[in-house]
Amino acid sequence: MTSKDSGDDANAAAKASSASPANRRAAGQDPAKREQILDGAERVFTRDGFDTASMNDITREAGVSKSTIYVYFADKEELFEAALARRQDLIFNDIQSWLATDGTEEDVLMSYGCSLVQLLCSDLVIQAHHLVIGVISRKPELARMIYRGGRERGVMALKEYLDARVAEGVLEIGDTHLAAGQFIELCLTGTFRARLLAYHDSPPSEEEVRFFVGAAVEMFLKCYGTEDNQPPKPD
Amino acid sequence: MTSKDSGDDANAAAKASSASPANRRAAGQDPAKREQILDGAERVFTRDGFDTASMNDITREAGVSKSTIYVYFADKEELFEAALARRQDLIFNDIQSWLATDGTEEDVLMSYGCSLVQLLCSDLVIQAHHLVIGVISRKPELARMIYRGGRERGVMALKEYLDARVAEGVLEIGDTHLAAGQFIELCLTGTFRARLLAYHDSPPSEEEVRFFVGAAVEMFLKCYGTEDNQPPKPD
DNA sequence: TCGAAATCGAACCAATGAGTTCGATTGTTG
DNA sequence: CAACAATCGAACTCATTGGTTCGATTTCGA
Repeated sequence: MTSKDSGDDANAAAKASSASPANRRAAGQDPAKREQILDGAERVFTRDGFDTASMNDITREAGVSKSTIYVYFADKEELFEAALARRQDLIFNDIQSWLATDGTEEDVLMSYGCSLVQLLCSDLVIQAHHLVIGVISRKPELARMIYRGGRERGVMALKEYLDARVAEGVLEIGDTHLAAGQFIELCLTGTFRARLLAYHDSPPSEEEVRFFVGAAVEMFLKCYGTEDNQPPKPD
Repeated sequence: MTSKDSGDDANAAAKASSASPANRRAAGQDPAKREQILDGAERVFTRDGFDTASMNDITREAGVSKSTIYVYFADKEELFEAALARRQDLIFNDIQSWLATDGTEEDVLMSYGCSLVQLLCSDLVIQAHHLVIGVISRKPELARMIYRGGRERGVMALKEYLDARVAEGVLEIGDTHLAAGQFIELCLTGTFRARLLAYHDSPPSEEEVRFFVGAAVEMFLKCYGTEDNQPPKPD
């Protein structure tokens, strides 16, 4: 056993799942228990990575007996992927809602970009990246999933916005899908990589984000804008 | 305690005498054998990652007996770090030499940026990233080392170039160190992340690189250039 | 209150893998 | 050739871990 583990029996509280509206009976899967298991698994996995994480630790951390875990999940891999999928949902679900549609193009892009960078540099997302990269040789599709999962949604929403602006004539873009992708990548300049490689151990500050996203917006409008929204020329 | 560099007369004599001829006698470390071990280790580690890699595999792959490996390296971790360090040297050693100093600023930045992106998206570098991220929770300093190792050198060389241009008056930059970092990050837009997450399984094409670096250069000169090297104004 | 289903928990199993031991082998030096 | 050091290689130790088993215990509907 790894003595490092703090004897956190405090998790036993989680057992009191009676709080949930009494579901009649469940066969092998009661959603509350499932969540409980995933909670523990997520904690251990994000702390240790897939290979180093031990099922016994997860057992302890989740406050669920080992046998029960194996009723809910076939093996370690399945548990891992389930935990990861859940986190991915949590992360990427409401991206599109961030794209306000009123305000100048500059404002809209700015606020969208900032939110995006904030999210992608969060602990939640960085940990997920570490996890999938940790098993990338065995399961490259997980990494790809993370890459696309976020991108698709973000790009799609932005693309629609851009399409509308193009129709209005305030932007001139050949391939709006491509342009959306470019913008997002551009926003991540200067923050994401440092975060991913543990060079920064906390998410970027509001100002940093604004600085880099601002640069991205400027470049973007310079490439795709018409005369109106060219450089607003602050000073 | 394994016999390190103790004050053993006989050993010391044998060791010291191996100067000019290719291979005389070696105590616990003969550089050729060491390389051989590192070769095998590197292959196995990059294929399987640190945790999954087995010392027996490395033994086989290197064509060296296990006991010998443990004469050269104390344990798996030491072997891992040695292999990684060697690769890092190999990778980042001649970056500064890439910065040609003749040609317009646009040309110089362009060629430098392209080389940089080409390198950072190469298998060699991507694999190294995967390796260090795979153990990032246990050894964050390795990841940081990779991040800085490349950056420092690249940034430093570029900074010097920028300083010179600023002195000449063709660029206006407050903090040249910062600007150099910005440029490099900017160049990686659109390629590096896709590569790191196995979304692209081969390095970007010449054209792709040129496209993204071109955008970076344009933005950079727009921010820091004087009137002369502003937009080349195609028409 | 009864009984079936779900869960617990602790022992158990098989496999793997890091690191060690030690006698056999090889190659160099004198 | 003889002495010797480095290496080989295969067996071995020991700890860990994924996964299983099974009887004891809890839960909850009827």
